[in-house]
Amino acid sequence: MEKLLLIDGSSLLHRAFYALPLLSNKDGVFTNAVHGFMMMLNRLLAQQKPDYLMVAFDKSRVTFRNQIDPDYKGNRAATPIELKGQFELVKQVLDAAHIRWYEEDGYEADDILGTLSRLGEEAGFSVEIFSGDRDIFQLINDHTVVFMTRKGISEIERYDVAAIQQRYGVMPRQLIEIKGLMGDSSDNIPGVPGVGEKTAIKLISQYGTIDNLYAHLDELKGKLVERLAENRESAYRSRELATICRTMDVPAEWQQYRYDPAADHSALADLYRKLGLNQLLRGLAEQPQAVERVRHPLSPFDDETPPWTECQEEAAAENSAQPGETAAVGLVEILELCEQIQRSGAMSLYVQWQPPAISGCFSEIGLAVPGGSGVLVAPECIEALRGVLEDGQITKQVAYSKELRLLLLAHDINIAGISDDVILAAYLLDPAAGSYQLESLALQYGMPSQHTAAGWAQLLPDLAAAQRQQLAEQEMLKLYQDMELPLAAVLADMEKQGIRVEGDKLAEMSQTLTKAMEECQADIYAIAGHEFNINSPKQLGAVLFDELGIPPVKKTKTGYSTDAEVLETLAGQWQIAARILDYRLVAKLKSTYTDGLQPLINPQTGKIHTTYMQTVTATGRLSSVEPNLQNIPVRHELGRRIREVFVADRPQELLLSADYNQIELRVLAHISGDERLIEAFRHGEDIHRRTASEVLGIAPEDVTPFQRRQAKAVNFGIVYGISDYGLSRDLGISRAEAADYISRYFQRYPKVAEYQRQTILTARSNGYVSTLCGRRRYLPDLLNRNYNLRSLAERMAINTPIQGSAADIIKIAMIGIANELKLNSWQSKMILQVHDELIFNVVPKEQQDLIALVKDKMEHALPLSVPLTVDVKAGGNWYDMEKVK
DNA sequence: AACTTCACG
DNA sequence: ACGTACGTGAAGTTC
Repeated sequence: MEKLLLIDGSSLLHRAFYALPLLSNKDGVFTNAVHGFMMMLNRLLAQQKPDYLMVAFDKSRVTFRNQIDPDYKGNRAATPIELKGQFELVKQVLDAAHIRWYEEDGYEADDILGTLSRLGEEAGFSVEIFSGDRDIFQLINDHTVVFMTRKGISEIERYDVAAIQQRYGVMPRQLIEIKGLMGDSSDNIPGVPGVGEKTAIKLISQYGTIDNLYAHLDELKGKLVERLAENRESAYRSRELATICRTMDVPAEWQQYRYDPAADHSALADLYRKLGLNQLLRGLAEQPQAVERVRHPLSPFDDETPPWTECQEEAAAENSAQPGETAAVGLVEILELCEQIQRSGAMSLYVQWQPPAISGCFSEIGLAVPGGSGVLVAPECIEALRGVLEDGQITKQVAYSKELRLLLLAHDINIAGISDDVILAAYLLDPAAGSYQLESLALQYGMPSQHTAAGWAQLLPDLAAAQRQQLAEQEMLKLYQDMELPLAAVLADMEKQGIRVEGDKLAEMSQTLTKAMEECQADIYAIAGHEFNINSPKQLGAVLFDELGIPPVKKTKTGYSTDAEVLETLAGQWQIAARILDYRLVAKLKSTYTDGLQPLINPQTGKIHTTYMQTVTATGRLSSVEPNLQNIPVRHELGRRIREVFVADRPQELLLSADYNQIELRVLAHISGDERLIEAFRHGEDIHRRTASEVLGIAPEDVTPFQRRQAKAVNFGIVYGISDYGLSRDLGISRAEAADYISRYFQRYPKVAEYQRQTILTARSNGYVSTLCGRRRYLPDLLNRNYNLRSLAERMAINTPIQGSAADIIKIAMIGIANELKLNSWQSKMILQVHDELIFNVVPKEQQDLIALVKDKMEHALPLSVPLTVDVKAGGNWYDMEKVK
């Protein structure tokens, strides 16, 4: 098949201009953008070897879109003069290189590409588009792919239908529907106010189009409906603005666009020489050019990993360009397959879904019987699999088990018997890796990458076996089978349960905060003498330190620091600093919480369903996203009020919170074995008071609140891998005083000092540290010659066993509690985890039993040399909680 | 995408 | 002579 390569000259020249330093040749002509553009183009040409080639440019600022909306791209800054000239230059270069380019009044480069790609598809070409602008993604289909610059211009990523689906959860052509809803501030496309990317994607993946969304508006609830209804016209107009025109009158004279790598380049060489583009000139001499690889957005490869061979690359491109090529099997085959699964007692499955998993939307499900080849089952046949999926005797090897469970729960299928989750296994084997994807795992274990759900399903047993081998060697099998795997199911159930949130109250709070914010704003502007963007640290720094002449306290990489610490030191003397602190507090609460949480209330359930991330932290903790329910304000009263909107599911019911008391210090006492620390906890003492008393050599009852506060900071510091500098900064004392405090601490708690020393030594020789349950974290930087990196690794070595063991403990407790709640069909539910705290929704009649259960499971999760104690509070909402029993 | 700031344990 | 507390996620600005 012949290949047509279309280039968005305007967007790529812009990209190149901003990515490269502004350099001019000896004549003072700016050439950086031309240089970058041609380097990128040459790289892609060498790689893709197109048969036809064409570069499109924007002609004028005014296009047909300005007739639809005069404001379209109205906020675009003027093109810098240094770049303007390079547009002419690059066209000359293209002419000299015998590369055709095209522009037309009233249209953007996108429209030319849209039209030519359509014509190319109709002519039977394989079309490739190279651009730096994501708007072009809407043109992707089975015949057309997009290459996009990444990280400035140093890398090129390939996007096909599958990549778009994976990234956005919709078909490429639906991206215009999404843009219609969310708008685009950089192009001045309004969209629907209050609808961001997340909401837009959710709505479009559910309803397909804006038309269909409006036809089903009655199915949605809350503020969203109002916003959509009020801005219907804007949504349609925005979609029109975002839609690339594919029906221009562009000549499809393919032979004129033919690309000939062997063409005469003497004119081009002359021009390069004249412009001083020596690198490009040298490139012309070196024929043929080296083939470089393209980075697939889903590919695990980074710069250090070996490149794909051309053969693999092409195979991947071939397959992913035609998703769904593997035909789904029919019902008869599924039933046969189920029989085979029953006989063998095992299966593997891989599902491709659209987030959030809780909504139950998936596009493909791949199945395999051990040793057999994978098959594709269509989503509508899922019911036929219920029997085998719910049969706990049939072991299942999967990836992303939490999401799989949620997905199936949405179809009322309760999956059981998951024996392996290759993602969880990969996390345990290297929790600091950052991300875990099947592609990278396959590569890591020397297995072929797959392009279909069926292919992955078939590969999973081999992958799981290899990982099990390693987990066994590293003594982490128990952690895997008895902790992370069961926990995934527990988390799925918690996410599905969700927590009820009063949206109206949240909206009310937003209004109050808006008023408070405006008051602060007015004061700040009055003092400053003019308006400016308080949210911009840069503008704020200019006002405070340049205009008002306030002495700067500290600097950041990019300018003056304006963080809370700085503002607090200034607040005594400068009223504006105090008011900015007020403003910051209120603005934070509004943007992140009262405004930010509202769109995350699920209209169907009226609850917020967070997503727990089980494979993110390097220590073994969980994290929580969309929203993060692990950082709801609590330390300051005003913020704490946000918790009022988190309520029990039904009237009469209560929220119950159970939190570990000083779990990290208790873990430290246990693993260090320090007798004095252990004794303190065994006697149930106030640990910070005790520390102050020990270090200062005074009686516990004589410790002042100030001394206790200092001791508390020291205790925290110990857990983090203290430094005198850090402590001095935190306490506002001199470094010498801090050093003295620390040395006294270590004299009174010698085994703690010994633990820190020994941990670093052992870690240095092992290469890793471990938690109480054997969870590992590799710390190669312990041997780094860079002092900073080495010191950081040493602090991680000290902190990780403590933080990680505490994480192990609460995970054990969660599994124990969840098992009991499920086994005896309790009506009360576990709904949240906040590192050392569990939140439950409790029905009144179960309250006493639940408290007993929770305390027991949490306090006895792991036997330590010190007691673990748990405090329990309960109330109608997350703010009004009182201690119970 | 990087940076700054700030919310939590 | 280094230059510094551990672990996260989200919002906003700037380039």
